[in-house]
This record gives sequence, C-alpha cells and structure tokens, in this order.
Amino acid sequence: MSGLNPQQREAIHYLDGPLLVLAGAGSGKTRVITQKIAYLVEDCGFKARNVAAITFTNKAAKEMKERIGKILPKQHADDLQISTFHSLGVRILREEAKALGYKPRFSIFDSADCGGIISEVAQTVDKATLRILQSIISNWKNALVTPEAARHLVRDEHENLAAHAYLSYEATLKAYQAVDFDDLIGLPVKLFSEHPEIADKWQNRLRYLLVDEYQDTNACQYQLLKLLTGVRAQFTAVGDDDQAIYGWRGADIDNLKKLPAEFPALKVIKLEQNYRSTVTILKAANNVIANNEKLFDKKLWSDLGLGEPIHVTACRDNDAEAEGVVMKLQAHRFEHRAHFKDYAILYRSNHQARGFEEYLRDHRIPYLLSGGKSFFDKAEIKDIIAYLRLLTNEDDDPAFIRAATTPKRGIGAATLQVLGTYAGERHISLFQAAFEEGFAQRVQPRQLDPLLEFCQFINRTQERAVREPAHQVLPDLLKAIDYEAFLYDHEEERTAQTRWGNVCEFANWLNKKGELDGKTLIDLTQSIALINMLDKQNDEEVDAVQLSTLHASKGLEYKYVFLVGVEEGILPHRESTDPGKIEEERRLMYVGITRAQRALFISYCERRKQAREFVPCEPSRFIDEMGKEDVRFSGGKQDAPPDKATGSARLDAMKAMLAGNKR
DNA sequence: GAAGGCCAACCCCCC
DNA sequence: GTTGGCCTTC
Repeated sequence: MSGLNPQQREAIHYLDGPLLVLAGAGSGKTRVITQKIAYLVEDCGFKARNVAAITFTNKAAKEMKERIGKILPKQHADDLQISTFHSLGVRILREEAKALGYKPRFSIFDSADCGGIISEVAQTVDKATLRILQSIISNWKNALVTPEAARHLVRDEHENLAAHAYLSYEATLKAYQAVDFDDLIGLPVKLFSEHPEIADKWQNRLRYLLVDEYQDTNACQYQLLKLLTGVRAQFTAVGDDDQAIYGWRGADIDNLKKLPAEFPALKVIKLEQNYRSTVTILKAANNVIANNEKLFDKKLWSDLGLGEPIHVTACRDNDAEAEGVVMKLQAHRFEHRAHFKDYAILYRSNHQARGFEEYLRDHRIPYLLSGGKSFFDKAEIKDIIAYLRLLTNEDDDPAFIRAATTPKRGIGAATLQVLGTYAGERHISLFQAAFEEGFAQRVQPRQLDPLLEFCQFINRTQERAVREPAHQVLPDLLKAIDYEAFLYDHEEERTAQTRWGNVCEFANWLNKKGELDGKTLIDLTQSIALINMLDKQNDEEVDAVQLSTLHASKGLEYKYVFLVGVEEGILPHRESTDPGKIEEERRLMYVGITRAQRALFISYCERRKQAREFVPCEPSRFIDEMGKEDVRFSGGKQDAPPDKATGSARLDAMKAMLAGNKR
C-alpha cells in the first residue's frame, strides 16, 4: 500500500457501497483495481472466486491477472474471475444455455458470419447498405431494443430495412444455435431478467464486482452490471469520461452520468494526479480536451517536470512520413540509449500501419502489431475454425458451408443451394438435410456422393473430438483434409508457406492446450471466438517497437510516442467531423497524446496516396488545439506552425512560380 | 456444375 | 494487400 496517494488509498478501502472512481489518464487506476482486489481477498474475507473484475480487452484481463499474481498467492489469484464482459457472458451462457433454449455447445458468430445472415434475410446485395444495417441492428441490440420495439423506432429507409431484417436475423441465429457478440451480453441480461433465481445464483457467486474502462460500457452492459450486483450494489466502477472512444460500438457516456442518479448512495472519488507524462505532454492533452464540453470537472496535473517539447512534423507524403518516423526513431533511440520497446507508433486506422511496417522491416527494426486484423481473421485460420465449429455444433450452417467447400472436394454452389432450399423447407440444418432421402432425390449422384462422404467424415471426427484431447485429433484432421497441399496448390510458394505456418502455429497452440489441460477440440472452440492475436504479447521481453491503433492503445503507455497521420479526414476521421461526432475524435487524440511518458512526436502528410493517386491533406485541427507554446514545428517549407495562412501563402507562392515559368 | 484465374474496388475503430 | 465479383475452362 506504500506509494499511494490519499485518493487512491480511499478508493481501495471504500467498501460501504457503490463507488465510482473518476481516474484521469495515467492516474494509476490499474494499480487501484489490483490493490483493491488484494485488499478484498486478504483483509476483508472475500473468497477469491467471489471477486470479479471486468476489463475492456482480453489483453488487459491477462495483464491484470499477471499483476495480481505478484501480490496474491497463486491459488487465490487463479480463483479470481477476471475477464471481459463478453468472456463472462460466454461463461454464463454455457452454464445456463438450457434456460434460453440453447444447447451448451452453441456457436459464436463473428461479424462476417452475421453479415452473411443479414445479407440473406434482407436480400440486399449492396455492401455499403449491409454494413449500415448490421450496425443499426447491433446498436439496437446494445440498447436492449427488441425486434418488435425496433419497428416503432424506424426513422429512415435504412432503419426500416434493418427492422425488417432484425426478426429473421434473430430467428436464423437461433436456428443455427449461434449467438453474435452482442448476444453474449444481451442473452445473460434476458436470462437474469426472466429467471430471478438464476440471477440470484450468480449474484451470490460474484459478490464484489470491479469494472474497468466504465466510460465505454453500453446500455446492455450496464444492465448486466446492475443485474449482477443486485440490491447489494457492491461494486467499483473506474472510468474517465475524456477517454470514451467506443461510442460507435454503442458505448454510452450517459452510463457514467446516470450512475449517481441510479445509485444515490454512490461515492465518487477523483484521481487527478498523473504519474505518467511530462507537464508539456499533459498540457497539450488538456488544451485539446478543453474544447470538449465537460461532464465531470477534473484537473489532471503532473509533477514530472517540463520535459521535451512536442514535435510536429509536416511530411511530403505518407511514404516520406514512414521514412521520417523510422529515421527519427533510430536516431532518437541511439541518442537516448533507449530500447525499441520504449517506442510506439500510433495511428487512427489499421491500413496506415502498412507503410510503417515496410520501412521497419527494411531497417531490420523489430516491431509488434497490435490490434488490426486479428490472427483469427486470417482466411486459413477461419477455414480450420469452420471445421472446429461444425464439429462442435452441427447446426452451424455457415461453418458447414465453409468447411464443405474448403478445400474443394466437388461440392459446389448449385448443390449447396438445393441443400439449403431443402433444409429450409424441413426446418433442419444443412448437415442433417444431407442425410435425408428427400434431398438425395433432388440431386445427381455426382453431387450427392462427395457431400455424403464429407458428412460422414465429420461424423467420424466428431466422435473422436468429444472424447479425445485436442492433440490426438487435430493432426489427423489436418491430414485428412490435406490442407497443406490445398494451400500450395492455390497460392504462391511464399504465401502458402506463411499461411501453412499460421495454421501450424494455431494447431500447436490448440495441441498444447490438449496436452496440458486435457481439453478437447470441442472445449476449446468457443473460447477461440473471443481471443485476439493468440495473446502472444506475454513475451514482454521482446524488444520491439509497438504499432497500434489509437483504440487498441487505450490503457497502455510508452516512453516515446509517434502519433502519425494527424490530418483532417483521418484524425478526425472524415465521417466524424460533424458536431455530434467530433468530440469522440478529440478524445481519441487525447488518448493518443496521453500514452506518451517522456516525448511525443506528431506528424502529418501534405498529400497521401489513396488508391492510385495522391490526394492533398491538411493538418488536423487538433494540432492547433494543442497550443503553440511547447510545440516545435518542422518540415514543410519553413519551420512554422501549419495554420491556414501559411498553407495558402505557400500555395500562392507556388502558383506565382508556375506563372513565372510559363512566361 | 465445379473450379481456377483475373481484375477492380475498397478501406475507421473492436469484443 | 486483400477480397469479391465475373468470366473461362474442364
């Protein structure tokens, strides 16, 4: 408990009722949570298995477990329930599936699977509309709006389409014995509301609840929190309204506002001392966020000294930016005798990473990519997972289709269409339909034979998959489908190599779980849907530059931060410049700035290659908002602040030059 | 009817 | 760089 300030200490010891900790960036909130868990278990008589902590990502959960592992004895640390809302939802649903009409071996669909269903039930082919419909439905689900209620909320044509698709979408998921990510929260809420006795059971099991990143919970998660804590309301919520950056996912900052109203006994503690960043960095962050309307009054301060000024660099284009950042990083690292892992390159969206990766590779600089396309989103991994999903849940039609057609085995679209129609008429799954006489009559033997062979193979494998541990079944499965040969037949040598490498990495990971814990493939399948990036991040020892989206960087800190592509249209994103959305973009900038401990390098491009051509770019308004006092500008024509005046002056000069040349 | 090849468009953020 | 649509070949 040493080295804690009075507010932190108070937050740890306060147990008289619900507690909200408003924790500014870098104010030691993780420390408060971990210490509080230790306090609950060691000094207050809570059993470890009755204490639950909810984190925002699996990675954060893992880190928290590690940190607590250093404070508490191992048997206690292992008993703690530390997970994301979604993982907790899976645990609840698996145990209580029956009460909801699901089998315990339900499938979890990712957004691609769900998009497929929506495009079927909405009969829309347009991809842009599909995305909109998907997000409307997801938002409804996160706001606890039922399909029936949605019909009355319709305000425009898109919502009308979505409302019509919603009911069939839900029915289809149920028919597949599948749930989407939103259901992982929504179904437990439904369950607890309709079955008070089950809610009671879980309230007794989870006697103290700690919720991290509370500002990014949505209405549904808030409801789950309330149902889990019940009348006892024994919880600590930790959050920072200035770091709410998941509004697009349905997170509602009102959850923070209404907490004092809904829990009159709520105690509020503010953590305002920042232990992370220099005064210069903090000042820039405060200047930016001051442009937002504030919810809670708090003043973040630091006594870590002024430190280096913030550098803002204009770059000719995105190539020059990547090169410049990597050069600067090299030089800085040499000058400060720093490690690669002290550096992070942060950007608004994933595709920006590509250029930086290239230059890092060329210069033999090790890097780790977090966020972005998950390992589990790669085609080859999804192929294998399709088999696992089908083995787990034979009603999972999308998995059936993917597995049946990959690798190619003579089952094509036409056959599947007939199968689908037949299954639809009979209200059974594709897998079941394949065995029925009625279906056999509708296709030729040439179509039926490979299909039956495939289904029988699945049946045989399934019998083994329920009994034998993963490592005894998986290698045979991969061999039987001859996936390696499939890759080498269809891809270039080198891509086939990396893809097969990915499959092996995945397989080894599953095999190890089979050997170590005796888990079957069936056991492992459901947890896969929620895991990001194989959680390889545990090798804290690897000395590598971190590349990350701003969203994925929340909660993390780095000595030196390069914030790149700080341009209008990117940060803020071009779709989010209206008054309703700009504040969240600003918070994103705020999150980016406050990741830095000692130095912050910001860059933007004057033009950027998009598709095939260059498009001109302007520096982000957020650069202006930081103020100019402790900011050093470089690049461009002269070392001057990149305001509109100089920008257009430069343009005028260029025009004059061109005119002169003509003469 | 199945499978392979080629070209064009598309890109925000995540459990 | 990848994905999905479209066309050709077997």
